[in-house]
Amino acid sequence: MSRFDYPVYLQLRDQLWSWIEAEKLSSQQRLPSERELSERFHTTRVTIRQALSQLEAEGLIFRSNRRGWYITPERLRYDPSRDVGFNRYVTEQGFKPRTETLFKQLTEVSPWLSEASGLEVGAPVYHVFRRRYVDERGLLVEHNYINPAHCPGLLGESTDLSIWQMLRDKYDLRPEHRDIEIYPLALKGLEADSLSVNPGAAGLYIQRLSFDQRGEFLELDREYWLHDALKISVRIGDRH
Amino acid sequence: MSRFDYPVYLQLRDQLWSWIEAEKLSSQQRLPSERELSERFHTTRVTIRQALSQLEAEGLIFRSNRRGWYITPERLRYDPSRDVGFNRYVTEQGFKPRTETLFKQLTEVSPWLSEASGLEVGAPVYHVFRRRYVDERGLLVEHNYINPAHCPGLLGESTDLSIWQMLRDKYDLRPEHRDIEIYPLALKGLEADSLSVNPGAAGLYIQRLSFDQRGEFLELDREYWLHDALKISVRIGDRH
DNA sequence: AAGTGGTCTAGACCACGTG
DNA sequence: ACGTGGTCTAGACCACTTT
Repeated sequence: MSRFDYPVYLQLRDQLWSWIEAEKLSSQQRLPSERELSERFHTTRVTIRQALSQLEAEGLIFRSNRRGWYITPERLRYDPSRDVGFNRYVTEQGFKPRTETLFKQLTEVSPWLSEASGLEVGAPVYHVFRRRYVDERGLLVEHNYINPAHCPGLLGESTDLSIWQMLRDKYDLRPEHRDIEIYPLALKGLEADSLSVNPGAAGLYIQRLSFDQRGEFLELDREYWLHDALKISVRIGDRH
Repeated sequence: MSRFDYPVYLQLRDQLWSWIEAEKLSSQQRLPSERELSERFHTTRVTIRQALSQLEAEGLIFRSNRRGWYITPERLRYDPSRDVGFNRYVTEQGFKPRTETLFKQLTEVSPWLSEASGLEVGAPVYHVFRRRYVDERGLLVEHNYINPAHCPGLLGESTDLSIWQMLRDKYDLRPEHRDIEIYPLALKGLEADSLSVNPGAAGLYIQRLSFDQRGEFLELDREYWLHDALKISVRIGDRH
């Protein structure tokens, strides 16, 4: 219960944050270099980094690649149960969205995708890999696996906007029910690289498995978010 | 794209995990000491700790206090939209649940609680603080704030089981709709201490704000989970 | 009492991003 | 080319847990 030893790195955390507030550093602004900070606070780089990591874990600052430390913007509110597209709800909250398609291809159903979707292994499936930005900070990457049976020619369309909207407007496809999975994980490999974070950076995984009006597999969505980027907000019940 | 430098700590991560699999270490088993590992793998404690932290971030191992590193058990599946109590769904998945009430008291509605619940600041409210275990590992702590208007004498009851079940069976109260919030955060202070983790340990925050059949505030639930402890799983739609 | 993990120092070299 | 963050070494002391 007692906290006799309040370690240096936690004291530094407090000093750092006070300093940041005093300086009125705002969203996406860069902190001084680690060497400069370690001098200013009379300690080692290792210890300053521990303090910075603490603030990072709390979601107050973030780092980008080898570029430095920055102030974390406000979390984006997100309701994975709604059909509203990314661009729309980001705009609604007063931010600027952007989507980048990193690749899209027609590929074959893998064993794990088969198990989730019910499609046969080796059957054709669209695979789209995209990165989404809010105010020019990349917040998530997402893999979309789409059943081509119901939306031939999808890859010919632009995928820089809402795939949902396209499925609804062009193909009259709407999800009837969905299985959603959410859990924290460490970002690694392709996902970590694409988001310019170190392997091991904390992330949040959101998977949405959607079936259409006839109960057939429509789409599987696998999203990898930065841990400090979003706040999931859902209302349950209240269906009139 | 290229990965010319595959850092030592990531190589160690791989070696460590291979070693763990070869040794067939199972859930909740302890790893050798850091000094022993750093000798075995011909490196420093600092670097071994970096490798261990990587595995921790990935949810493969966890640490407890100053006691050592352990193999992480399988994630618990959890559906925050259902009314099923903790004890029941833990048992359903073949684990052993336990709940410990750390304190319970009648207190006054604070400003932030007032904003969430609609109760007036200073009005009476029950506050229960509990810790929940699965297979004797503490996975979460939870604050319950309950409207005493509808369930007088609640604090006299045992709170080591499901509060939901009690509200339903003894007071005929069931949630009509709920606002749920979920986001990753760092565990700190009381929550970190109660779960025997360091300040800054990755966690998942789940908040459930429930209103009863008449639309009145019933209960606010604030849960702090270990990041590696759960997998949220929800089905949306499909209501027949 | 012994051993553990938690913290901290004072250096160093490297790969990478930015000018 | 320079400065940055990322990584790594070889120590040390302390608080705490366990024996």
